[in-house]
Amino acid sequence: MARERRAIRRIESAAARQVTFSKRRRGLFKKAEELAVLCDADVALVVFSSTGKLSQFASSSMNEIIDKYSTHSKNLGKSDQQPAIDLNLEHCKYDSLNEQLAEASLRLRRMRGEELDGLSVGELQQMEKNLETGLQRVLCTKDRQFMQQINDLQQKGTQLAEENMRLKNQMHEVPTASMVAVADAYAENVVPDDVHSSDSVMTAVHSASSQDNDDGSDISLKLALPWK
Amino acid sequence: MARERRAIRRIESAAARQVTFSKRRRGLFKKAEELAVLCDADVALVVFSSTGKLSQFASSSMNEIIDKYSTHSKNLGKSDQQPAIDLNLEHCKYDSLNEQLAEASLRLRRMRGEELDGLSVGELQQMEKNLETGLQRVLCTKDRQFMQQINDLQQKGTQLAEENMRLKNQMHEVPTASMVAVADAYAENVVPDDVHSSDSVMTAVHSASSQDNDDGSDISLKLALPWK
DNA sequence: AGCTATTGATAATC
DNA sequence: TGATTATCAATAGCT
Repeated sequence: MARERRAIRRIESAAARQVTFSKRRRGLFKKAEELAVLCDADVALVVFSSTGKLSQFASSSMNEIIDKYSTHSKNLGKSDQQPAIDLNLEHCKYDSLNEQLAEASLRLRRMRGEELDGLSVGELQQMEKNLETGLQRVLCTKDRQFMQQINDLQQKGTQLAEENMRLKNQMHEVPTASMVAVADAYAENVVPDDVHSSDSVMTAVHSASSQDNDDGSDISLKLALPWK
Repeated sequence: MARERRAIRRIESAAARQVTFSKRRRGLFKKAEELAVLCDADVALVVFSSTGKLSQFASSSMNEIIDKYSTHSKNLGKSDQQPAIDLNLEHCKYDSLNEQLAEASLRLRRMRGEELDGLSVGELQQMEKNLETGLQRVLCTKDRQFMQQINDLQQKGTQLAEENMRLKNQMHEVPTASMVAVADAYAENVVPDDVHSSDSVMTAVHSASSQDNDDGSDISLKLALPWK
């Protein structure tokens, strides 16, 4: 429904995903409300974004609809769920958060290679895939950052070199006898100042690449590849 | 979106309402699923028709999403239920848990290579190190599992071969005339059974190594090393 | 239920 | 985030 059809697959770019999420969420909520009004239906819609943010719509009361839903689904399944939820609601919510946190924490530790022992070969291969993808993306992002820094510094260097040249030319164009003393003073004060500026550029370059003391040489090698 | 715009008001004709309900409900569910897939969102949708019939969609588990909804809406919702002090304490706990959860979630997403843009080069290098460590450990664990599986299967194979041999010997040692018929019957039933067993072992070995179609040969190579 | 003329939603772009 | 626009998708009214 746009310039080009988008395949219904997870959008990889986080930014694009966020934009699409905002637009489509609005559209979905609108349609939900229209269905409720046009057809006199009771509609409840709960959406958690990938960042965990909650949005909701309910044609009447959310709790009422959830109750009604629980009643209906109870007929098909467990018969002792609703009372437990009602009575221990606080406890359940707290437990739920704790569980989610424990789960996330476990996943993080496993991503760092800890507590892998209980996992099946299939789960390990999934993790391997995720880790490789993550690593690739981290490397790409780092490359971009390095390139950006280097570009910035090169630009700055070029600008300073041009300014340097301009100043030298100015000095040559004003070689009047009466100005020689002034020019000398200028040279003694300003030119060293300029040298100092370009010196600080070099320092910046050095500090940028020295941020990775331990494995800098290896990184440089990887960075060099995409430039060829 | 049709021959003529329909005002968003309750459709009086029950028949027309039913038709529109069917069409729009399908559209709404489709959009809900698309949002969930495209944007990696958790979506729950509950619809009761005006006749009371229930339809539902959930990107993961309906109960899970409802739990999550209850937890979230509780934090932002009712503020006048409990004594102030108690509530504040609860609120603090929840806030703290929520923060921890958000932090863990963000780290996990970054480990998968998302939302890296704000990170410094130093942070990216730390992540790279963590990811490489995690990946190495996952690979080691996977290797161990493969070796374990293969050892188990080899042992089983050896045991079966030994049993096979023993059974053959037993047959040779009891060649009594009166037992020939029995031995023949035994051979017809048991030995083919044994052949079938060792066959299934081979199948198991094959399926174990075929679980990693893409890089199986590489893994086998790594697995071979520690055995020398 | 199936078929179009329309309107609505939205992907890409700025 | 919001606005614009070229397209594609959903659907209202019929059959």
